[in-house]
Amino acid sequence: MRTTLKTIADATGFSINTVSRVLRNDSRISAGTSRIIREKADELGYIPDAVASSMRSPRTKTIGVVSADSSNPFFSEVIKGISEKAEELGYQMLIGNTEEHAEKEEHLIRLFLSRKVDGLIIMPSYDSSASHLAFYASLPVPFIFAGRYLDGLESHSVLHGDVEGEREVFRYLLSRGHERILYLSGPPCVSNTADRDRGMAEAYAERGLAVDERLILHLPGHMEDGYQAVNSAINKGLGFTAVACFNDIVAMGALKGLAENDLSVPDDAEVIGYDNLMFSQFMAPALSTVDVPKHKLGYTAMDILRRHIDDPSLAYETENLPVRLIFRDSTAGRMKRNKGGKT
Amino acid sequence: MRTTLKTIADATGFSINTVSRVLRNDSRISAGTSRIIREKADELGYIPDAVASSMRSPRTKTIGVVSADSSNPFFSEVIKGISEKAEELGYQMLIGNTEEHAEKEEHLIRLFLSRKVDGLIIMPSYDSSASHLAFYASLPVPFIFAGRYLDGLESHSVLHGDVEGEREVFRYLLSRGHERILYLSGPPCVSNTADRDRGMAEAYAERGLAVDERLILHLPGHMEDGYQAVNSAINKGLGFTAVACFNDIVAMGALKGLAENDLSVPDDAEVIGYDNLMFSQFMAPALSTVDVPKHKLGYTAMDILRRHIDDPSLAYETENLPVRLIFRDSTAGRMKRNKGGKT
DNA sequence: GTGAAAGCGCTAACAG
DNA sequence: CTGTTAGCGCTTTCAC
Repeated sequence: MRTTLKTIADATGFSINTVSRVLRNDSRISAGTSRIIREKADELGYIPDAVASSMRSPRTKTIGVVSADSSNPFFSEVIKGISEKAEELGYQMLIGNTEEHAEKEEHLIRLFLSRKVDGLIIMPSYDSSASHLAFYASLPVPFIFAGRYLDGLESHSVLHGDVEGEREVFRYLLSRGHERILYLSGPPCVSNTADRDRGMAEAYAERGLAVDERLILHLPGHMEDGYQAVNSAINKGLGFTAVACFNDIVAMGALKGLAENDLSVPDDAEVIGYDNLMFSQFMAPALSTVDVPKHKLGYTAMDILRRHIDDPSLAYETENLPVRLIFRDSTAGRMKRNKGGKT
Repeated sequence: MRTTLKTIADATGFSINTVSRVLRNDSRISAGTSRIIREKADELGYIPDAVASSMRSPRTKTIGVVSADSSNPFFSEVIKGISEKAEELGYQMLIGNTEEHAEKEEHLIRLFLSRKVDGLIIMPSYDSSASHLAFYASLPVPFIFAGRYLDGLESHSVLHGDVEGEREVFRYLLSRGHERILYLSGPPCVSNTADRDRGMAEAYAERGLAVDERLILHLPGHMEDGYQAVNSAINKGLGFTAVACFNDIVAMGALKGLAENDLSVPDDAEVIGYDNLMFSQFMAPALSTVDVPKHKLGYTAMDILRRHIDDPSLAYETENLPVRLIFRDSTAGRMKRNKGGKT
């Protein structure tokens, strides 16, 4: 028979209620009573029943996390950030992965709601349809989008300057005089793709250059994608002297493809990734990339979520974390300081 | 006001009980009733309350996962395996990380028990003390150790031939004639270290060679460890011509250290990792390593756990998944087939 | 095939 | 400071 509050109450002669109060550190309990009850609870190996508890109280102290692609360490880092803050705050996490399948998103959230989570952190697919928006609008708990957004719900997001990041990448590449930059962009089902594409376009526009659409590919964002894209670009004779990648994983694939075609990096082609994974510095050559504050993204999202859980009337506000370009061996130059130079 | 079974019952005129039966696909319900109730439930946007449900029924359909080091993609892969099987079976996961701090292990498990998980998958620290063993013996739910074991509870584990794997590594290295092999082993707080050390020792013993303890370092297993160890080994003039690493992450650090000291791999030193992370093939040079079935490990652990949840009287049995050595560019040779050769 | 009643373990509201 | 009472939403008897 499991030890419950009643067991302890019977064993000590106090009421169930008093036992409950002691174990919850409720005020107005005498030190003596408290000691007696705690000792008995220890002795009996009492384990509180959080299920029963959250049945009565409005809080479950559990959040739901809907992550995207579990094979990408980017998300592990974000989740680690969430997890650290959650632990600080005494929350536990239910985790699910969509693997970028949009239809799993609502399903997972429903499952989490059914588990009565106090709030949600989501890395949503970029579906700004009315029904999807309505779905979110109807959620009975606070929710934060981490690293992504939905049109119309922008304020729910913690972002990491995607426009700015990709703009810097292309500013650098264009400043180096590249005329044919292969751009291995991301999948359309993700808001980051839209933002980074915008950043790219802005950099071209700043120099009054037109974008050559044939050099822009939208790929799912896995390793094979980078590899195959580079191969087929070469086979098709689609000349290029630089490759900008949606993430470091794609860049790894690209690097491999380039090497197999005897193209040297950065001499024949400069390559830049995105995310700055721990591993990127160990690639051959060490990958230049955009550093994204992954851990901080998760940590911040949880921090904000907590505030909304504590105060449901709090207004949502977007936060945009800064990113920065990191130069390693897959690029040949450095960014020239743009001293209010040309627009 | 939230929609509950009662709301639907009142709206349709049936009893709460009947509604509950319909929504749980219980038998003995007329098709008509079922349809009416389902429609009403949809219309009202009913979300089942899993908390209340698991209060009455013995199952919560939730498992707890105690992972170790969240910064190592090895564990992400294992968790992905768990997660896939869990989803198939309709289970949800509560996840926590010890970051290899032994004291967090019991704490997390207690938290999970308090949430009434149906079972646990744990990557435990190697603490075979009586009290820790007693702790596990007293758990009221089934538990599986993934990739690790505890002395006295071996049968609870799904393992991946650690002895065999490291033995192969050293068989290869010794067959290449190396006389001074730097062995960057793992932390003592993990059963894999003990097993791999054993595999190493066996390989030496097979050739009647003594192990030089000065060439064996036990490190926590992070990137810096490999980097620093190689550097200090070189600085101390501790000559070596090969490096065997506890995992691919350590190997990455080692590779970096070697490169910075102008030692060429594999010519000046052959390097072998362990785990076969996705990234390892992209390092410079591509890393030779031991392939561990990470995904399968998690998937199998969940599969076994489910069987124990369904039948608590089932006897525990260790499973030992096979590993294999993968040769890439950080080694110079191939394994000679050991055709019943020496020993 | 359906309904009524009881109760899971706990917390909250109200007494005293 | 402590006890009594009620009831969260659901599942599980046990009726009919």
